[in-house]
Amino acid sequence: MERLSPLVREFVTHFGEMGSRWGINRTVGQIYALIFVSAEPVHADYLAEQLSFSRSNVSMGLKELQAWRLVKLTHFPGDRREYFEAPSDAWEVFRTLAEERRRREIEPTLSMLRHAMLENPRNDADKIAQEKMRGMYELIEMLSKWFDDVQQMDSKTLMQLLKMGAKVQKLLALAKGRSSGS
Amino acid sequence: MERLSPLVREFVTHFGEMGSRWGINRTVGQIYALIFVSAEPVHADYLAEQLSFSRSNVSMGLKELQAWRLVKLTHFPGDRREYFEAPSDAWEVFRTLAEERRRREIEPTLSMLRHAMLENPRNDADKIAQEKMRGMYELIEMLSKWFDDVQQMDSKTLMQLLKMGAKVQKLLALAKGRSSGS
DNA sequence: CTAAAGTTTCAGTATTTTCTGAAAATTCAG
DNA sequence: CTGAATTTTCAGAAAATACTGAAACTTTAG
Repeated sequence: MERLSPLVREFVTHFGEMGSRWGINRTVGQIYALIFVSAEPVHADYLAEQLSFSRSNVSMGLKELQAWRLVKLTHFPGDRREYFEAPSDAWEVFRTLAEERRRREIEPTLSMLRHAMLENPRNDADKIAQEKMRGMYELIEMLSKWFDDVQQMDSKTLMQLLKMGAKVQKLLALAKGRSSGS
Repeated sequence: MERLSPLVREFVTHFGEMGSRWGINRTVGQIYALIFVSAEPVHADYLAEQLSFSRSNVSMGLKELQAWRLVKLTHFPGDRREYFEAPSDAWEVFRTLAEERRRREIEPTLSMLRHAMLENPRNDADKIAQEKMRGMYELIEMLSKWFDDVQQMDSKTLMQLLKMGAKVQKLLALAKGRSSGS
């Protein structure tokens, strides 16, 4: 079987390293990277061979990637094996990642903070701690809500928004001036 | 020495767990959390005792937190020990975190992708891979630039922007309609 | 139903990461 | 300079995580 080109190999390796900085492990990062750059859906044995991982390791990695909704299963007629592919639209990938992290990390944190804010402070230290938690809660919730909104937008609008960058400030100032009257 | 209240303990524990989902380990997460909620700067022995970590573990954790620029060193007159504190403004923390992750993860990735895009594709598979990498590169760079812009804004403007959420779309449509004529 | 093809599970091993205690280094008051 | 207070380093122990091979399981063609 054809070996990976240096180009692909470097990409895959980098994502392995990056993966291990996030919660995702090296194997999973590499598997994802290889699926991502492949022209066609690939099957598990191909991944195992190209990356020199055991078949079972690949199986587990794929399961994790499916849990993250980063890869999708397909079949080819007359072939019983499962093939995997990843959306090549980087935006879509980004959204999926953001949604999952939100669900897994942000929501539990918000919930913990909400709970903490309801508890009775036992002393001054607790009161101060609670105040800080409130600040954190408010920021996270605000970012979270904002992200909800942004996620509804179509890619085109979003792109515009990003491209504007800081210029949106002027627009904002303008709108404000208008609504509050001069 | 006074033990931590349940309120603080829960917060600290949660950040320990969360830390280990990110690259940061449990110990470091807990140390940070405890510094964050403390009313006053705290010293390493206090952290070691309250969290039941060895003194050396705390020392390493603090070093890492300093590398992340998440905690700051202070001294009290007549006390040789080092005290640590964390900004309580959640926004500031968020920015610091974003900057550091950018430097450590985003920049190297961009650099790898740039390099990959310059390489000579050896076959069709490489061409397709390169195209996908380009898509990823462009997205990351755009987000990155946008973030630069946003980071320049003062908290107040930023807050406004966030609070607007999707409403900014209307503004955008408005501005566009105006600039491109009706 | 059977058996071949393919996938998943899991117990045990290997590897990596975290954590500790002891020793070394640093800082500074006297 | 001396030595007490404090912090840091680091080798190795402990713990956590990742990985494998073998066996179990699932699916489907015939």
